[in-house]
Amino acid sequence: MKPKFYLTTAIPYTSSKPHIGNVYEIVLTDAIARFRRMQGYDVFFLTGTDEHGIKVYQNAKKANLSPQEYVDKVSAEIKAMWDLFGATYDKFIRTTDEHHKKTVQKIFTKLYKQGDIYKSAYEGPYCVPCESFWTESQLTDGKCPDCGREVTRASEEAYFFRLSKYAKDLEDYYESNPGFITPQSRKNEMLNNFIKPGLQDLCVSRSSFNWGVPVEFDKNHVVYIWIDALSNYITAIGYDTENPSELFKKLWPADLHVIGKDILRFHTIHWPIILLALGEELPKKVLGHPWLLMNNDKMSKSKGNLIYGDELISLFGLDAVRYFLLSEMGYQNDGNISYDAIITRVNTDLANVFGNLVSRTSAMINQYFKGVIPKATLTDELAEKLISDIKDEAAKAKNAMDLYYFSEASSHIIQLLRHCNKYIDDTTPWILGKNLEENGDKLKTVLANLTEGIRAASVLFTPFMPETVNMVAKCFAFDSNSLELPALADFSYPSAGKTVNKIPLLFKRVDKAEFEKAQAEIKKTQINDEVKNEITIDDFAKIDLVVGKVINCERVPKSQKLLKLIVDIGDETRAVASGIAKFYAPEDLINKKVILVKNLKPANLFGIESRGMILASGDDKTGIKVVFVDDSVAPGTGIR
RNA sequence: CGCGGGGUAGAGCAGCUGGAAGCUCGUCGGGCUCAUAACCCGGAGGUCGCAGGUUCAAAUCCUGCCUCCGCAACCA
Repeated sequence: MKPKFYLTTAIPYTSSKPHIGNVYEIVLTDAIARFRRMQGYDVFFLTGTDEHGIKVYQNAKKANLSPQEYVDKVSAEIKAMWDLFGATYDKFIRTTDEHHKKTVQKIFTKLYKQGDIYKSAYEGPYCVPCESFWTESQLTDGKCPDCGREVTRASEEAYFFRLSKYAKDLEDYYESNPGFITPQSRKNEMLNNFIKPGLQDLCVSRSSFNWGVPVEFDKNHVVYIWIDALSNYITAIGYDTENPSELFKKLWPADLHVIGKDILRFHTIHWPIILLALGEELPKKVLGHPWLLMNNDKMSKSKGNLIYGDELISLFGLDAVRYFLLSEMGYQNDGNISYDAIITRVNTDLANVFGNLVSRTSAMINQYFKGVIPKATLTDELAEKLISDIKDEAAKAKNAMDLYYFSEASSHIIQLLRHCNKYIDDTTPWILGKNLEENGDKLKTVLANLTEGIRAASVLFTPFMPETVNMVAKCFAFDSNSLELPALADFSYPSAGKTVNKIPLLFKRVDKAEFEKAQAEIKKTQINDEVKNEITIDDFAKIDLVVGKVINCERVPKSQKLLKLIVDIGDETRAVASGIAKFYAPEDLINKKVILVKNLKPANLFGIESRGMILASGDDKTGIKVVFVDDSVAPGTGIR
């Protein structure tokens, strides 16, 4: 019987469309799943969406949808994105699935009954208008970080999980399973920062909102994210507190949880403890991957630097994007994504090295042997060197993939292909081809060996670029057996005697200048589209814009970005915080006239009640420019 | 003394269980013409953030410092 391999991704939160950083995780996990299948494992690959919580509730309200309608929509979007990227998951779980909800209730009840969960009160600063609890550290200047108003002490009934009870067991598990946390360096962080100082009991229920799984025996509460979301890994495969399914018995414990490094803590502390309390085995490995950054900046909506996966696919093609993600991301440091980086990767590795080798090899087989793939009949030093180089790189690539180091693996595969390109130069087939009678066998050997090099690369590229491998396989008539791992770099010439098929350009070189031009065009039309999305004059009239004179301006202490401006708007003066300290010195602004949004809801920033907003243009990268008004206009004048 | 991760060739990174500084891009020069203006070869380019220490030997281990980034806690 095949050994099983159960792996999972984190389940993204259904608050908005997934960006390329989310997509990286599914592609990485998919590549691992494909590789394990090649190794002969019976793989089960789980992914899905996390759909409860207050943010979903609020977003749904904003969108004028019921929470269920909202998560249906977003979850479908995420699933569509996964499909677009060719993810070969076996199940897509949603935390709104009936079985999941029911099982979460049972888990909660079981933990309660055995005394691991107890009822107590959550006490802390509370903002009445916002209906939110905050932690002391979240408060800004002792006030609500959301609305800036005074908070009161309040307490709320809540259920807590006694984590400390299992701390010792967890530590023991770390000790006896050194590979549990990857990267290893994080183990000490968990141990020293959280476990050794003593684990605090975890609040596992909420009563301030109700979009969640109700606590079975106390309907005022819903199960909070930890138990709800983390449990997906077992509920998805049929876990039950009394009668777990056959599938569960077969698959659990998970062999690998792939997650982002930011949630490593929940997966290496909270999740194992939940499992310990349930009396289940612990997952074998948690892989915390680094982040994909955009120009060294974390991707986020507010920064406006999101790159979406579907956009990239339409620009570069699916396999190119998959290859980029897997090859560019190391396992230690955060990776960077930029159009420039993608173009360079695609052009050099895929077009110049791989695509071009396929193209020239198939062209020569056509030209010299009427398309019949030859067999190697001779050997010489060059051939032996090529074969040993290919075997060497192939073995290294395979080992790297076994450890989930896809970036390292990709560089070995490219190296393998470079050896092939060099072999062509060394053997000069175009010279051999001039005298086929004399050198026919030599030339056959050269082309047969090149075909084998391409086959080895194809086997190794399967987890990266399944579509491309298919195309290459069709071209060189590789059958499925010859693309399996045991046939890797075995130089058995399985395609000998078969005919090469025409192959379209595998990867087109992207011209940087042209690409940038096209991008600029797209941006232009997008801006036009936005303009077309028109509003009425009444909508505009809701925004109260007035001219203000900056009468004082200073840096906000301890803040890196904020300036505090005192602005005269005729009938009153206002304090306004503005995130432009990197671009303006206070004296640059004093006595200048600016445009202020007068009726903007006040916000509290670093203890300043900011009442209004100064209009400015640009972003962090290009520099932010404040919109100044002609000095002849009096403060308080409205903008029309 | 908040937590964490970095600082290695112009750019991006690997090496960091100590043993003659490496990869890709770019750049300069040469070769080739089967191929996607591609491919192949060679050159230039580095006080491995700084200062100490351990050692026969340090990018690698230890100590201190400087500096950058993320989060906490700054989108108005």
